[in-house]
Parts: sequence; structure tokens; C-alpha cells
Amino acid sequence: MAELAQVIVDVPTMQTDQPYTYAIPKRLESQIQVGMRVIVPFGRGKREVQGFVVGIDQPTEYDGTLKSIIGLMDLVPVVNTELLQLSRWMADQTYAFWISCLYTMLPNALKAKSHRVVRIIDEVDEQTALDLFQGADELDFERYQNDPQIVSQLLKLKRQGKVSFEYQVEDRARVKKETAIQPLMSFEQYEDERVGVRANAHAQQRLLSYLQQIDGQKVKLKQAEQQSGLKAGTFNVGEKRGWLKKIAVETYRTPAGMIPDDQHLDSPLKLNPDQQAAVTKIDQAIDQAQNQTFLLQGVTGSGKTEVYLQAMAEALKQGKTALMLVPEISLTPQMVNRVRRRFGQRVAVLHSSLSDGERYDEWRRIERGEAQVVVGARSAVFAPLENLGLIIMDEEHETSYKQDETPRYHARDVAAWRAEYHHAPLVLGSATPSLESRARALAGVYQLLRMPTRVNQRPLPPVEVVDMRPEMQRNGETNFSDRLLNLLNERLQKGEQSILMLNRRGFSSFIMCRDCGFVLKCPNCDISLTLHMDSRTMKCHYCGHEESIPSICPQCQGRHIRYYGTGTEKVAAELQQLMPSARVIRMDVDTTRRKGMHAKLLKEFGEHQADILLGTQMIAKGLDFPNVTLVGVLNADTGLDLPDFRASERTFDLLSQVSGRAGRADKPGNVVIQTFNPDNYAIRYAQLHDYEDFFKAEMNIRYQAGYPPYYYTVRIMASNEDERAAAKAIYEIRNQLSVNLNKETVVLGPTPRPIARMKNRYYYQIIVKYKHDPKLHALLKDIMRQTQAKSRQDTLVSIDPEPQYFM
DNA sequence: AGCACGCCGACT
DNA sequence: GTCGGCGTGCTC
Repeated sequence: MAELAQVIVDVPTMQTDQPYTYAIPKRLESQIQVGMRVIVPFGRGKREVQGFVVGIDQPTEYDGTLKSIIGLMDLVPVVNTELLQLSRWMADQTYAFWISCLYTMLPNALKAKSHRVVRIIDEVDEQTALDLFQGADELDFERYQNDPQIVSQLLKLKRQGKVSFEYQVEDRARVKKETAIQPLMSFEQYEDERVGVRANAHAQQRLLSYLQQIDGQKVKLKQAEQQSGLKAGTFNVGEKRGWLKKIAVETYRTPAGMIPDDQHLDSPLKLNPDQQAAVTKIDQAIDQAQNQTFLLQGVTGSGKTEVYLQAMAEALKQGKTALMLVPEISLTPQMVNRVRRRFGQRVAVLHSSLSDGERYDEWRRIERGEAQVVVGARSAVFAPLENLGLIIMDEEHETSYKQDETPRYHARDVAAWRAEYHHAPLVLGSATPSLESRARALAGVYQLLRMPTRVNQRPLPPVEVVDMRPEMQRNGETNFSDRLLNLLNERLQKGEQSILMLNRRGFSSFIMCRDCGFVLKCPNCDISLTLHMDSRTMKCHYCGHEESIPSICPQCQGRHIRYYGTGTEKVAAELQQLMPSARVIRMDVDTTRRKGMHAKLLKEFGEHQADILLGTQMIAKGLDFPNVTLVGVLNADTGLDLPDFRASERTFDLLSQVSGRAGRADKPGNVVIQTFNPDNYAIRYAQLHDYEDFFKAEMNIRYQAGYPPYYYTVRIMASNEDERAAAKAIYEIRNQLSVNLNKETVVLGPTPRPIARMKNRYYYQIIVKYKHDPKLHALLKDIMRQTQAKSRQDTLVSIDPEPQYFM
């Protein structure tokens, strides 16, 4: 019988990042399983925390007295063997705490919420009893913890032994219940009941017939009302007469408007030879349970999605499950519905816009095996699918697959791990693969599948690059070249639509004093504040600091404050002036913040309620509007000057993506790219739709400079409120790194981060570039351990393997 | 993280 | 003398 359990406790620190051994009380022995959440006492006080059972009856070195597990949070493990193993691996790879990795894999609803409660255990004088406790015998500590006076009073009472602090761990995972009716009689009994009902009580007669019809089955009340056409009141009468009873049944919160229609599924489309070749290869790997990684490189419009769908169908046919990852930004209703119409009820969708409850429901459907196809963004890579037969990652080059907070995992690596575990193929799809992946395909590590032609045989639209420098000289400061304006007007007359994209990467609108050059900066961070016209405030994008727009320069008291930079609002205003009759939909973080707004705006545009869709990067992906024949990029190069070796790659990707957006149906399209760097190679090759030559040029640059994919990289960051302490910490780390590493390994820095101060903390960083350095991993883990332990002087050290940005 | 233990200054 | 400040180290 099980006696000991190894538990990872919910205390995310380096010192507690290890299993703790607990005794299993008799009453739990038969129920407890690895992967369940438990409540355990932890620490000297009466603290209770949530933890995960990661082992049962494993040998332990610990020989102190063991505490006992208090209770189980789950009836069934929430983490299966695979995911438990994965979490362990992920913690190791990302230098994160095991507990953080476990929580990252699970829906938020399973996170513990612990409550501190202060309870009176001895006589307290009446005054305090009234003032503090308002006559009750306990109070919620969380509500008063920010009031130092009350806290000190409570602590005093505690020292006197009159109150105790207790913990309650609360499970937030709520299962939604719905009312259903349960028939209580047999067909014949209902027939007998008819006698006692007046003949003109039609509703009751109909209820009896309905109850006979459903033949003892439970039916949800809402559904019963619909099916029978009876009112809720009639069912109440039925309850009183003892014909039926109302019960609560478990149900799922189906996200609004997403109810899949059952039997009217789409059939697979006919494939062209390229698609067919790709599907055949992938199917083969599924059938033979081969852990092969494919790089599916297909130009925009080459029909990658159809390849995914048919490959997933094959996995299902084999009785396996399939996982499809897409960037959050392309998880549009259009895309989701396409999958739903192919696989119907077997699909679960994991959006970021789901509420915690909805997400938990979808997760449970997957976990119970009710859904065999999962579509979702980054974190869906942890979907608890069993028997995985295929993993697909669309737009594999997207940077959003890497989480930029701990645990800093890359969904591609997790997907690769899971594919290996399940002996399943992994398909990475993109029109513009990351250099890393394409290089691996070149080396034969991945199998390259190409789809160079578009499904509709239509050539990619011609791309015009407009040099904005002469435009500015001619027309003064403007966001619109004459050429673009002409084309826009032309579309407007023809009743066709246009998309305008504003590249906002590393870019924001700010204000500056024309007299003295003063720029309003955040008091906590080293960056200028961004102008937000909708709320008429200046905001900091890093810490959220907000203040009003000054009308007088705080430095020289001058009155010539000017707005600089370009936001969608400003462009929309200019557009309105230049083309008064055009109807414009603006799409950016401000207009889409509210839930459902994103979809609503797109729907409006799709219904041609507007002529021009103006937006930021978020409009670049996955949209497919047949009536759009013009795509304009207002400022192609704002990302090019950033101190980031991937800047060119990102610009190329972005321009390639938008270029595919025009003229997909039977109308020819135009693409206009406005830029101040018309000769830049990223822009040139994007204009020519030439990935191959871009790849070659960029690889050459990476080779020269020693960047990925020729080198691996790790970023080490140290931060502190005190700048000197942060600097000191990073130099100490630098010293540790100078020993023991390979000759080929390069340590860059330390340097202050490009944004050196954020949220009132100073940041320093080191970048390590290496090809093969077996000692580095252990050394970095060591650095983590030491820096966290070292009397935790408010210095935070974090390690980011393969950072997406160096800034 | 959160708590106890422990060692120093300023109060009933 | 003690109350209570925070620095230090431990949590099965």
C-alpha cells in the first residue's frame, strides 16, 4: 500500500523547487495517484499550500518527521504521465521552477487560490471584537493586508495567542451545472396519469406525451422546452404531480456562436499534385508512427490548410488524435470554422479569449477523450490529448510561439518533444520559414515539402515599392504617397476594398516640445510615453503608468508641444481628410480590446460595410477577403533599425504575408509598400516574392556575425531597483562564465538592456553564443541557484534560452 | 512566498 | 528590563 508521496509544492522559489515527501493518510491510500493535486501543510506555521503528486513511494533521503497530506483536490489526475515528464523536461530546459511549468500546462481554473483567514481562538476585549471583527469570529486577512495599522493590531493579538492565522486553499475549477428533467414513471404509468388530467389541460397532456417519448432519459430543461414546445411552468406542474424531477447535470460552457452543427460537414477538397505529394508523405509517417519533422514550405495561397486538414483526417482514421497550433493572431473565426466544418464535434478550440471557465470546459472535453482534434495557440501545445498521431504547427516562424515570460518555452520545442514521445510526425508549415527551420531542412534534419504554386493558379500580385523620401519633399509630412492615394481612390470608385497596414513594431507616437526638444518620459521606465487619443492620456507600454497630455512643456514652459509618430488614429484622421467619402474601419489594440470586437470588426469588413481596413500587424495574417484588391503598407521599415539581429527577417515575413493578401479571388490585386529604405534587401526580396534569395542573403549575414542558426544563444538578465546592484550581479555572473567554457563560446556583454529601466528596475544582460558547449547548461543552472539563494537581495536573475529579441 | 528565530535600538 | 524592527534561513 502506498505510504509516501513526493509532492511539488506551490511555492515558486529556487529553494523549494524540489519534491517534498509526505505521508499518505490511510483514508487517502486507495485514491491517491501521481498527477493529482493535493493540499499539504508547508512551513512552520499553519500554512497550507497546493501541490502536485509527482511520485508515490519513491525512495527519499529525508529522515525528519514527515507531515501528512491533508486532502486531495482531484478525483482523477490532472497531469498524466506524459505531461508530468514533459513538465520536468521543460523546467530543466527553460531554467524555470517545476511548479511554474506544471501550472503553465493546465487551465487557469486549476490554479489554487489560497485565502488567509484570521480566527478568534480566545476571549478578545469587546472593543476590538467590534472594531476589527464586526462581531464575527473570523475575518478575511487579504482584505486588510494593505492596511499596516490593522495588520499590526492583528499581529499583536496573535502574539497574545488570541487569534490564529489559518489557510484555506480554494479550488476555482467550477463545473457548470444546468437543470435537466428526469422522467420518473414508465410509459404505462404515464398513460394511467392521463385519466386524472382534465381533457382541456392541453399542456399537461402534451407533457405526458413528451415524457413518454423521451423514454426515461434525462433531458436538459432548455432542450426539453424546445423539443416539446412547452413552457417552463408546465414542467413545474409535472414536478409537483410527481411525473418528473429536476436534477442538475454537468454541462460545458460552449463559447457563444460556436456551436458546431452536427452532420453537415464539409468534404475534403481536391488536391493539386503538390498538396497530394505532401499529404501522402505525412500520411505515411502517421501510419508508420514515424517521428519525422516535415517543413511544409508553401507560398501564400498554396493550400497549406487543406493539407493539414487531410493529414489530420488520416490521424483520426487511424484512431489517433491530432493537434494543430496556429498563432493567436490567425485563430480567426474563419479558420476555426473551417476546422469545425470538417471535424464537427470532435474539435476543441483553445483561444486566449475564452474565459477561464470556458477554457476549463474545453480542456475537460479533451482530457476525457471527447475531442480528438485540438486547435489552439501557443499554450494549446499542452492539450491533454492521448495517443497523438500528428502535430501541426502553422506559421512556424511566428515569434509568438515563444513565451516571453517564465517559463520561456518555445511551443516548437515542446511540440517536437511530444511528437517524439508519441512517435508522431510534426509538420511545421510556413510561407517564410524561420531561418533555423529552413537550415535544418537544408541539412536533412527536417524533410522539406514544397508547394510553390497557388491553388487558384493566380500569380502573386505585383508589389510596388514607393520611396517616401521624395514624397515627403513634395507633399510635406504625410502617410500617403500619391501612388497609393490614386489606387485607393480607384478601388473606391470600383466598389472594391483595400487593406492598409501600419507597421508599429518598436514604434509609437509620442509628444515633443518644439522649442526645447523635451520628450515626455515614463517616471518608472526609460522610454517615452505613448500618446493615446481615445483616453486622452499618455501611457507607458511597459508599466502602465498613465498621465494627462501636457499643454505646456514641463521643461521650458513653451506652448509648442507637437505630436510625433504615427498611430492608427492619426492615420485614420488623415485618411478621412484625404478621402472623405471612404468608410474606414480601424483595427488596433485600442479598438479590439473588448472581447469579440476583433471578430465583429472583421465581420463588418467582410460584409463590405467599409471600404478600407486600417490596422496594425494584427491584420496581416490569415485574413481572406475576396473583395480586397489593394494592400498598402504605410511604413515598411520602422522595424529595421532596431538593435535586433532578426529585424530583417521579421520585416521580410511581414511584407511577404501582407503581399499575399491582395487579389486572391477572380480580381487582380495590387500591393504598395511605402518605405524610406527602398534598397534594403529585406524589402527588395519581399517585393520579388523571393524567399530563397532572401534566405541566402540573410544566412550569409548571420554567418558573418555569428548569429543563429549558426550559433545557439542564451540571454542572462539581472535586474534590481538599485542600478549598481544590478550591475554588480551581472558582472559576477560574467566572471563565473569566463571559466570552463568552450573556446568557441562567445560571451557578449554585460550591457545595460536597450530599455535599461522598466517598472523602476534596472536591467543588465549578457548574451552567450555557442555551438556546442556541454558544460554551459549545468553552469547556468548553477548560476540560477546561487543568485536566487544569495540572501535574495532583491536582485532578480532570469535566463532566456534562444531569446526572440535581444532588447 | 511566508514564517519563525534571533539579534539590536527606543519605549511602557 | 521588553516591544518590535528587520536580516537570515528553512520549509517534507
